[in-house]
Amino acid sequence: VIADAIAGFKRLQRLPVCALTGTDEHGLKIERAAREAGLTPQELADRYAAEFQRTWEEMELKFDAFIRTTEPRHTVAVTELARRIKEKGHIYLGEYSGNYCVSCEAYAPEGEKNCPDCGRPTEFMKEESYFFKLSAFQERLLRFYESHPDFVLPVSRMNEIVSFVRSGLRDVSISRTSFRWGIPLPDDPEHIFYVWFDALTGYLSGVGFGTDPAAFAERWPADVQLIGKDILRFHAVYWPAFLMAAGLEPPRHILVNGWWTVEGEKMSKSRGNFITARDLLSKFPPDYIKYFLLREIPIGGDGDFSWEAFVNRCNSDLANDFGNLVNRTLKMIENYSGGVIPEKGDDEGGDVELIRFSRETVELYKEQFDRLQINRALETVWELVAAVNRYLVANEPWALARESSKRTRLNTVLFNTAETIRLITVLVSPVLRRGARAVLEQLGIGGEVDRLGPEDLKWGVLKPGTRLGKVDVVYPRLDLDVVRASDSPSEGRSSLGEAPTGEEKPRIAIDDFAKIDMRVGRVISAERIPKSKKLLKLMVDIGDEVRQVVAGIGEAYSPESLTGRLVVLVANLQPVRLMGVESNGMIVAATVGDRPVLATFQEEVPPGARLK
RNA sequence: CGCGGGGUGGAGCAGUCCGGUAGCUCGUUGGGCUCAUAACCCAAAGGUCGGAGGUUCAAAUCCUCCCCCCGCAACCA
Repeated sequence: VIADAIAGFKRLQRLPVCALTGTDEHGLKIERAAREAGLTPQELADRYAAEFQRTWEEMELKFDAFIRTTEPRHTVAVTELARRIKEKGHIYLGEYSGNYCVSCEAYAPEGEKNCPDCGRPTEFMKEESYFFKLSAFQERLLRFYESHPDFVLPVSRMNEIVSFVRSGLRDVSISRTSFRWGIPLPDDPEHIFYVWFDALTGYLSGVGFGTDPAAFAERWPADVQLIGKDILRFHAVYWPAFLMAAGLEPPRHILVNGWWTVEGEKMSKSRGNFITARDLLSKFPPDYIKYFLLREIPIGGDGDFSWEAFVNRCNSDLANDFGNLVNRTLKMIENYSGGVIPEKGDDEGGDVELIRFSRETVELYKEQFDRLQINRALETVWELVAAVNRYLVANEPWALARESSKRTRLNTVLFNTAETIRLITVLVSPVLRRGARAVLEQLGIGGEVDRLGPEDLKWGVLKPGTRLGKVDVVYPRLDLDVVRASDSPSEGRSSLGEAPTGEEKPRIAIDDFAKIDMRVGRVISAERIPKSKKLLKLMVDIGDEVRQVVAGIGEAYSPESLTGRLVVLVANLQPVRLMGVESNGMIVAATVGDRPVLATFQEEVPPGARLK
């Protein structure tokens, strides 16, 4: 949405624009998801790509280029980029080692003893891998940052990156042999390019690198690449280093955006509170959604989506201020001027003031948009909207209409109002495509938003005598109660959170189950482990002995509520130290949302009894 | 002492670097207008600026200590 708004703003000024987006379709996750869905990876990727494209279309986002990493031209680009880097001697064959989860076939992040996906213990593994000599680029990167202090925006993110690079860089692995779904290295096809190397190159392949040198020369380097804060390091460190190594220019800016929360909470599957673009599109026209997203938070920060805030913002700004202004004005032109834009007379003080303010608004808007302060730019436009509403009240055209001697004055006021509305509409057209189209049509000047240009950003373009189109409400008000009633971000899911639709585990033999020693235990004592958020140290009586176990249930249960309680304990797990405390077993609990709920018995059971 | 962000009228925020009438949007209340989408315009009410101490003629702003909230990280055997 941000990229589209920026692109639209540049197009409005008739500047050359190439807005590129795409999908990253290689890697283990797709390979696995496809297998589970009974599809080939390509089929699955096709589905995703179609889904994304449809969403953009419905959102009325206009991209000039779209790259899928499974396209042949992308393979060409990746291969070529790697060739150039290798030619300069920045790639070497080494050994990658780390904690590997066999069942997921993936390495856990450094320091993780357990797989972040399935929670199973990982094994230390080594494999051959090609490495990129990132360590050799530390100084060059730091010099680059110094000479381009606004490379990463906002600056706080730039600082974060500088201090990260200062603390030292290690070479990064760029190939894997543990999966096949990807682009093989040309010189050693056993190796597949690791997803980051592959995906980042999409910025190049999408504009013709290796396939269309003329287009590439024209379009690279990118002026701005938009990312979320979770992938900052790849874009601000690895990416410019890859490019430098290949003798290419880094992008001019990396614009880092924050995350959205919903009603103050993180969006997550387990909370069942995530809202997709499609959820919103099924309820609201794209203008409302885009306006809220762009107006509500400054780029770079985190934002919170709440239905109340959404409805308030849209009603207040789109329906009440702007939409209603358009409607009241055009209705007056219909009633007092026969539905035709009138010829204006001489301007008075208030008129001159309005025109001056309009021009200032255009300048300020451009300035703020250029600084990527889109929320500010919109705010600026709405100050003009308010000024026009005030202008109407000050001049009371409805009163002028009652006296035939005030005819000329009335025409002047109506013209000035209509013209300022036209200007406002042009200003918001990069964001509010649908509304802009509607307003321009109602003004009788055609709704071709894509044809707008810099000449439309001047005051005084509207031609007297223009016949209005059909006047209708542009932005209907939303009703919070209705929205709430149909609000179902978690529609189809239990209010307790998503049921474990998750991965089916493979069938096992009874013997496998018999390996697990589960017993009834009674909690004798429970206390919090210092400095930990959810760990409790429990002493559990399991009949013949008292076990010390550590359980991650401290957020859902207080220590006091646990003493005396019957629990189910897995007694033959390997001991482990958690936050320095030894644990000799595991308390069995269901996971509901992200809360544990302890398993227990309705009838009295003696501690030590075995479960099977 | 893990890293970071934050606590300002009912809600969400700005102001804090560079001390000096506490501002914005929404909401509330009263009024105006009647062209308009219960919309628009005007006005008012409403704040111990998390707490305590200190510096200063003067502190939301500077210093010290404390409390609380939210992310991330470490842990959910």
